[in-house]
Amino acid sequence: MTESRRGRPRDTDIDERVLRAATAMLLEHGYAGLSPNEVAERAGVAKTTLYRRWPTKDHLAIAVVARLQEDDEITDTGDIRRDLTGYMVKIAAALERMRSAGRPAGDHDASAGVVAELVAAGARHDDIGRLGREVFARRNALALALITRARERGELRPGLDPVVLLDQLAGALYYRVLITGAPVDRAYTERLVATALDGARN
Amino acid sequence: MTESRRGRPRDTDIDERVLRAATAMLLEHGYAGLSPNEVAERAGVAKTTLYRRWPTKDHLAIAVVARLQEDDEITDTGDIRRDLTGYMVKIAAALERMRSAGRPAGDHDASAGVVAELVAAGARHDDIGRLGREVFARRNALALALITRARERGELRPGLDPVVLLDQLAGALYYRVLITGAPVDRAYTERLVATALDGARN
Amino acid sequence: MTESRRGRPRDTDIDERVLRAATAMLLEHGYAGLSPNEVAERAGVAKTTLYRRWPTKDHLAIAVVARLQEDDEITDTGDIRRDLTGYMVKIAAALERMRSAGRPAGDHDASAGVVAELVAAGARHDDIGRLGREVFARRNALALALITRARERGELRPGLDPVVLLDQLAGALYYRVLITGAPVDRAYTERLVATALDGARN
Amino acid sequence: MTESRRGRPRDTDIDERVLRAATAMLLEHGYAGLSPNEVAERAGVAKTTLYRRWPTKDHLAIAVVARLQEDDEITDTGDIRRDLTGYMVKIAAALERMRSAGRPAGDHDASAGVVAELVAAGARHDDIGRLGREVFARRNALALALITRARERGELRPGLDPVVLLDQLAGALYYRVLITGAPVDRAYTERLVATALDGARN
DNA sequence: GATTAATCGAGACGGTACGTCGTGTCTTACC
DNA sequence: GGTAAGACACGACGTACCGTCTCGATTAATC
Repeated sequence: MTESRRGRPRDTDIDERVLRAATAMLLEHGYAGLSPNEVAERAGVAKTTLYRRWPTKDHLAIAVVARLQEDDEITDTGDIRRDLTGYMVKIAAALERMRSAGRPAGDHDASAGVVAELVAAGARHDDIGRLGREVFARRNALALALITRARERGELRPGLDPVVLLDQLAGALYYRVLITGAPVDRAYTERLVATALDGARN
Repeated sequence: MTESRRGRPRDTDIDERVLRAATAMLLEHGYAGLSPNEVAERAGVAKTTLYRRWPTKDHLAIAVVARLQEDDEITDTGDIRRDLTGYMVKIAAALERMRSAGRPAGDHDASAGVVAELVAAGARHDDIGRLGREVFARRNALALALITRARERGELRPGLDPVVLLDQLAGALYYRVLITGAPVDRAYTERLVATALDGARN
Repeated sequence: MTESRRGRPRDTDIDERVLRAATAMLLEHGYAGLSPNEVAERAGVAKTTLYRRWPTKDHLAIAVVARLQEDDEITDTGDIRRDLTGYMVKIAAALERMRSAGRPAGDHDASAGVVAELVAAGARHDDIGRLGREVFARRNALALALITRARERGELRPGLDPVVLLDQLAGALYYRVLITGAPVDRAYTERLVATALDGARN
Repeated sequence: MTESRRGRPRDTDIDERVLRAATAMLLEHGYAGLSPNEVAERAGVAKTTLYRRWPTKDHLAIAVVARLQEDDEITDTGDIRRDLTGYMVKIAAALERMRSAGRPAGDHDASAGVVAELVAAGARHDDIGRLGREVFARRNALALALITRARERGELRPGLDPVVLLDQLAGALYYRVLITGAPVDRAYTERLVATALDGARN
């Protein structure tokens, strides 16, 4: 099955070095400050090598953030409010991390460059868009299952559409970060979940 | 009060011509297809003149969409659900308009490039970010007032936070367009408002 | 004869102010540093006014240097060597003055920008070229007459072509300043005249 | 000795194509008509590539004329007058070639734009100035050696300064082309050399 | 062990959009 | 009609950035 490769095998260490350098640049200097040229130089790698793995700056950027979010998980304690709050807090934290990228410390009350650029990247390249949507779909599937289970055990009203609920919750966070620039701290997140669940309860 | 200007006054017709050309290019060919150079040429205007008013391609793009949304208004019929639905439909329509920008007809089930690029522009330039947030703040202020009035006349429960409600509604739309790529048609919009108001009723 | 002008007469003080400012800029920052825009501002004059008198930056520059050389005169003492030396020294001095324009002090061993730019200006605009050649022709006419008189009174050999002699002398100075960058100090000038006259004597 | 280069080597053919295109434009349309942009296009080369080799339009122009003069050589027949005349004729021819650049045919009795612009370029950029002076120094070294040899074998008087003689000859040509606009045809050149040697003979 | 195929390093090359710079003209109001 | 102020036109220039291509040198698998 695994086609036997010929020729020199890829140096697996390179991925690590490149992504580390790219992550640093992206978080420190924002999307515009992420230069494949410079990433290659800092990682001690040829541009050819870099582009063989990530055919585009956009792809590289996506790879960076994908790796950053790998560890996000969803827990199911049986208390829907608590579980959703936990999930939202993780999302909010991730957003906050990128919101301040490329900005002087403390200047994160503005809006979020990197996230927007990544979304734009998804629009520029079909594969990135697909990949991004898949990532979110996979992550959200867990949350949707969570909601569905809560509904089935009677915590939520029967007619509730889990997708709409999730849109409301996650959407509010993204909306604040991307559009209005309002904070998405823990207090807000809890109030948000509480409000949404008020009408969702059975 | 009206400071008497000296020197040749700005030709107000130029704004019109430039923005018209820019709007066409932005909606037809997307953000990458918006070229200040070509806009100037099509508008019959010197590049210098264009850059005097919009110092950056980003500024020009923002001016375009700002003008596109000028006419969006909010009506207050006394029926909060109807009014909010109307508002959301308008937002959804605007998003849909930009989502398909620069894409072959029918290919709008992908995600939204222009919107994301504009958000990114807001992150690249402080003044654009401020301006964008002001526009949204002004527009949302009307919606917030609407919600507040509905709450005062007893349509909504007393403890409801209008901001959170609005975040949930508008956020869901942006979230679907920008992140998940799900449709934001009328049916969804109505379901969204209904769901959100379920828990908000008195 | 003098056509009776109508309207507001030109402010003669303006010529003075503008040329003074232009001279300063030209000598301090070289030809590229002479900006009509800035000259107008420094002279407290509108650009319109400036361009009404000097239709081009080139014309303005020429006017500046023409004024600088107004006082160059030729003396006829009866000693052809002495007179020619005097003339050449004046030319050399003028060249040295412009050679150092726009350069840090002491850095005049390079070549001469302003002179070259003025020559180029003469090539760009026919009128400037004509005017320049006339100025040189007028000045040289005096020198040629000087040589002719010396030849007639037997100081120089009969077959000598005054034009060729003058070309050799003035040419050598310009050649050094413009092309080779060699110095044109008094010692060189004297040696030059002596050498040229060696073969010109009767 | 030959340092082993790494990376993709420069395409030597590009210099050829670019310089050929630039030469054509410079000689046909003068200095203002030499557009790096268009040169790149005509040579089928990216602007980046062009600017990597000639960082400025001035540098490109200098490279063009430097190549034009590469083939100028000096012959030593033992007859100093003949040799110097030959050299001067070559210089005059080169000057005449550039004098008519960018002007309608027959309109070359004006003055010389390109030469002046090149001199100006030498003043704008130190490296160009140095390079230009080196080129002239190298070429003149041969002529100076010629003169020295003639002096040593008794054709010229012992006290003659070769540099001064060369200044007189070459200077006269440049002076006429750049300043007075007088012709530098063969007849004049011969008369010039004859006159200068009159006083230089032993 | 020789060959082969793919990777890596280095840097030139292509393409193109962007914004700047500089001159000179034009349009106001004012004198 | 001259003057002040500043917008406007025109166009060249150079830069920045991304991504491709071309070398030579390496490395591992295969014959």
